[in-house]
Amino acid sequence: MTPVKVSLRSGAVKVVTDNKQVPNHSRSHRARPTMDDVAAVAGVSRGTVSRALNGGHNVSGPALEAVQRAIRKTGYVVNQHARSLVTQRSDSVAFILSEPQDRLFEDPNFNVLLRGCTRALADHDITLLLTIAGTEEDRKRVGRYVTAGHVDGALLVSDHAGSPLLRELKGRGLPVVTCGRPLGHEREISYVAADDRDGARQMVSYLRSRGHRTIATITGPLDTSGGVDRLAGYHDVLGEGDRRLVVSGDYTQASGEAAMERLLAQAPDIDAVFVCSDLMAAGAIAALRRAGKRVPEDVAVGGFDDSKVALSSTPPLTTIRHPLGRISGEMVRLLLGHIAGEPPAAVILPTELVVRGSA
Amino acid sequence: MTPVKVSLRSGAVKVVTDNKQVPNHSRSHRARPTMDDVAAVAGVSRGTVSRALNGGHNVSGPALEAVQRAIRKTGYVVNQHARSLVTQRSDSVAFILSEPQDRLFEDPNFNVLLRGCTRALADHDITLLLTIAGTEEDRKRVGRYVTAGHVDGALLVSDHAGSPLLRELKGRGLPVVTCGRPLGHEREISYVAADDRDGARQMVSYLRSRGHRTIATITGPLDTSGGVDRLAGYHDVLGEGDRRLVVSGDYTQASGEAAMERLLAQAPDIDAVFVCSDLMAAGAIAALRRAGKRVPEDVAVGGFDDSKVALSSTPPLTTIRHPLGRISGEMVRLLLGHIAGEPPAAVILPTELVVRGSA
DNA sequence: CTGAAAGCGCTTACAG
DNA sequence: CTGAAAGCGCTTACAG
Repeated sequence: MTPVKVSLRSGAVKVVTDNKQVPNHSRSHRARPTMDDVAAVAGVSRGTVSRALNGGHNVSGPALEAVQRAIRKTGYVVNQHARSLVTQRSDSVAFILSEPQDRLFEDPNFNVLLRGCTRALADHDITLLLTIAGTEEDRKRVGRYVTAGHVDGALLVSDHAGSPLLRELKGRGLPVVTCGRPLGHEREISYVAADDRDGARQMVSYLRSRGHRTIATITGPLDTSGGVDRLAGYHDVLGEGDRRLVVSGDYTQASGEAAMERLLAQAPDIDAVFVCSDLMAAGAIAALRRAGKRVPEDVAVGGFDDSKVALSSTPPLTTIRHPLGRISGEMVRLLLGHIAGEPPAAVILPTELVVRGSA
Repeated sequence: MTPVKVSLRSGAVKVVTDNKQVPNHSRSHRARPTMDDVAAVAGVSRGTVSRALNGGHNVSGPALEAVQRAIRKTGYVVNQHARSLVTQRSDSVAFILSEPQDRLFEDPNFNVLLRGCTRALADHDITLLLTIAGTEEDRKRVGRYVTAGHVDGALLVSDHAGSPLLRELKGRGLPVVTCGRPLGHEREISYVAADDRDGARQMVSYLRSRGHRTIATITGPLDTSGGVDRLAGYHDVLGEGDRRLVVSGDYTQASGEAAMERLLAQAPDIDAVFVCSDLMAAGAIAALRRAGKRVPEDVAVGGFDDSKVALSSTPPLTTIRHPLGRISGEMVRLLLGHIAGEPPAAVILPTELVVRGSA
């Protein structure tokens, strides 16, 4: 480690230690040790260090130990870019939220899904990158980013039909799994979804069984599978002579409130409403209350999601539970399989009626 | 494009097209075109393609056009790993939330901050990676990730004193900017903070000016700068003979509720309380209401943040506004400067009293 | 303005 | 079990 002065052709002087140039600190980063540094300290070749790092196969006990000591001593951390360049893998996947950012924070489903995916990926030592693509411009940036090799695959949440993002990812050959049916791409893209249609059937059947006759529905956006499938379930149950009252919201509380007001104006005699998310149901209840209606005595309200809001709402919501934990687990499983070369698949998970006070 | 068979020494036969190996599709990805493909199509060298991509300096008009055409034709996207390996830059920064994930979704401050940073970075074509490091294990993983060269710097939000994460990032020489004073590291780490102490002073002075005598406070966690600085402001204003009533929360609504209950048990004659976040203030109001106290008639409540909750609360909160938009802008500015080699700096932004109904 | 060449820091057959 | 060498896909002095 004796510093040695070496004069360069230009006349400048650099200080050299052990035949290696002293790192310059101009970029304010301390120069990072490389695998060669580790190899030198450990007294083995770079290849052995690499093997020690990647599972330790074909490395003798003493060599392994020497490498580990050298890593500790030098503070070595692998350079992911170099590794990825040769492995063609980045060991990270994108969680793409194709929604305005506010939705992320308002909708409790995303929270649960995000946590579930992070955890499932962590088991495989894969990092999750959260990307929010609310605007068209964001979606372009995200498209460029994920196709530049930054990630091995993408979990796409809440994409709307016709969005160019899905098409682009697919076109680039990036493994993708969507949450919810990818409308119009069901055959080429893997997805995991709750059985929305059946859940809706369960709820509307339940409302009828309680004697309600004029059952309205507040749907989600009709360019998402949750929107269309739950609406389909509603129609499945209603008969020939039944009045159909349909208004759409966008899953936010405010939209539920507005939708309920419109329904009330359309048909003041409504005695039940199936609302396609708990958050919108909370909004609907607020609107009903303002209109002087009691819940559930005058109007029964059924929600969807069985999220936190269902419990904190007054009265607590009768709702449909979908297994978000399992959904995230299956999404990760499918994506990793896809990355490993397996063909696409769809997973549909059952939903369940939860009866509480609102209906 | 005529395929040519070439026999190799080993006796195996590879099919070669135009002297380039045919990509194999085993990984289920379509093989990505490289810069060499673009160069071949454009009829220029790889260096010229690279220059065309990076600002277009020293590239003739016709060459530039040829390259652009070739890029469109081949669908070329740069391989970030290869680029980063030579530039030593990744053009992305981490937004590290050192909090349990739930906080992200409950606290509206994070939302605003995240959006502000994303936007400010987008102007520089830098991607923001959201990383949530709630548990010790997460923090380790994140530490490894960001120091593996994945990002050029980190925005650290809500780190608690003594957390090893900050130390590790700093030790690795990674440029870091924290939101709020990094307790114990003020001199080495750049940070942006609201003037919490002065904000607290403004609020407590206001409460006194309204004639309140027994003023309690509900603080944030005392291992964060927001926690200690706002408490210091409270003490600054109170005089020798004043009673000091201090209980700590963790910024969640539930903790505010519990803290208020404890205060009420301690001193039933409280006539004002300065709560160090709007969310906790909403909790405090719920507790007061349950105890039969009117707000602000019996007990005046002052919040902090001027977040959404301040408006949706009943009554709307008198609170302290801090300029989150400017905070995120300054954080990004400082971080980019740091990455470019500038020394650390601290930015303190003024706060402002907003009077509404709760006090 | 342009091309040939070196090199960024790794992994992985290959030969021993 | 181990080392030497090729190569992943770029950028950037360097010489022309």
